[in-house]
Amino acid sequence: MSDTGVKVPLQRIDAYRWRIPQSYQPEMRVPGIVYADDVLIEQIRQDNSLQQVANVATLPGIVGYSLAMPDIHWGYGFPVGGVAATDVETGVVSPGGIGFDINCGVRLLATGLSYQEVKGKADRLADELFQHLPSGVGGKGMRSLSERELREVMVRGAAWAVEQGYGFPEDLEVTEEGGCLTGASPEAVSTTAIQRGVNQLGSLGAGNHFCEVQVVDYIYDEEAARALGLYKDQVVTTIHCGSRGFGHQIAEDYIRVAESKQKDFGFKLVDRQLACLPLRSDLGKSYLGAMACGANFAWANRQLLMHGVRQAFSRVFGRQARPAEMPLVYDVCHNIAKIEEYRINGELQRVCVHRKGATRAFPAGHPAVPEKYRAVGQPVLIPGDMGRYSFVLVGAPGSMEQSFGTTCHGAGRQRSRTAAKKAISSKDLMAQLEAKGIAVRVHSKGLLAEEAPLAYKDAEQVVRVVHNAGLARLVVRLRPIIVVKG
DNA sequence: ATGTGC
Repeated sequence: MSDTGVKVPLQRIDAYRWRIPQSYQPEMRVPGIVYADDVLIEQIRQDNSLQQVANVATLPGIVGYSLAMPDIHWGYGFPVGGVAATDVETGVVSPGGIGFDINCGVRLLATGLSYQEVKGKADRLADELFQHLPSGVGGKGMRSLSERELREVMVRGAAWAVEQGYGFPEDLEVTEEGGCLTGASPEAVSTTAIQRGVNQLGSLGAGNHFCEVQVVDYIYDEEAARALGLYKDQVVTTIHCGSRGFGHQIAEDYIRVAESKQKDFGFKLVDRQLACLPLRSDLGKSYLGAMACGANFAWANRQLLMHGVRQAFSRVFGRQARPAEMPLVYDVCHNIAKIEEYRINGELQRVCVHRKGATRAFPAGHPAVPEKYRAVGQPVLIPGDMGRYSFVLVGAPGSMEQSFGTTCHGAGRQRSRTAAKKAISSKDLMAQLEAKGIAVRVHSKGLLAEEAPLAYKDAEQVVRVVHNAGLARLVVRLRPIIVVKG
């Protein structure tokens, strides 16, 4: 990761908040706010992500602040872990502010099994999972689609998958947006994207995407854990995946067209990667329609993958793990833009919230929180790294007051892929994980080291910041026992 | 993240 040597000024607000003053760059329309403690802020200073927070603050129509969560790191235009809200009338949408993996997200599946029951069969379960979940770069998915079927997926998302027999209608009630963003327009999606998408539904991909079997290791909040159906020593499964090559192609197509139109729109941005489209322009509307197609593909994708997980558990545990007894706890997306309403300076304002590596965290009582969780808040799923911990939180009222209903999304990368590979070999990492009692199955062994725990910040430190800042509340900690990767 | 470069 490069360091320009330019020091972005930071003013401490309190133990968990830092301000980048608007005076730093004349083009900034709002200040920046960074959520971090003393240790994390030093790690964040190591790359260019603070400069990117300042750059995002120059976007036309940006409202309030350019925000950064404690897991931020350098990304395309926006930092990963960045949040920006733009006015729907005067503002823009920046495709790079959603990211290449449209609706990359996380779902958590409960089981009725305890660690004691799974322990002796972990290797067999790992084999079954690896077999049921197609993975790898460019890999084909569980289901090939005709173009007509892909169109249904683009418009209907996870509901299409449920109708096809992958999972249950109840799954949709605990999926963000019900597993379908409205306003999808397949005509705004290129034929190249469609060609890439038809073979990829129900596939894990590679990189930081994974399926992990985990144990509920520590309970921070008994009442909230009970409401989410989670208890100590329970075995659960996390799926982290997105829209594969399909969403990637949509992002690439619109980033390219946005870059070519900046002059026409009269924009002179400080970074060409921030290329953006007025929300009221035809191109802006086309991007949002295409982005919704990518998002819906990702929800259908995670729905198929979850079906594969339920099948794998059933194969190993029989009647002890019937699919209907493995309820979906929740599904969040952490790379997306949404039109939402917030009270800003006393007035209700409709804004386009860009969440790039950032998770929605609506508090108790919010109408978008499923009824069964309404009293505790929206579940927030935070995968850590494969060797340490992941976390479940619930949204807290502070998110509505401070961060456009948003919190962090993960541990956050601390070392580049190249630096990680230099620091440890895949073989040594595999041995380390096995020694910790974690069964690992990986499609491309060479890529494993890029995702080593040492490549990531400490997720526990990240979630402590958002907990203490009042954006979300800690509920449980999860410890990995099986890792399946692309 | 990614048919891992254009």
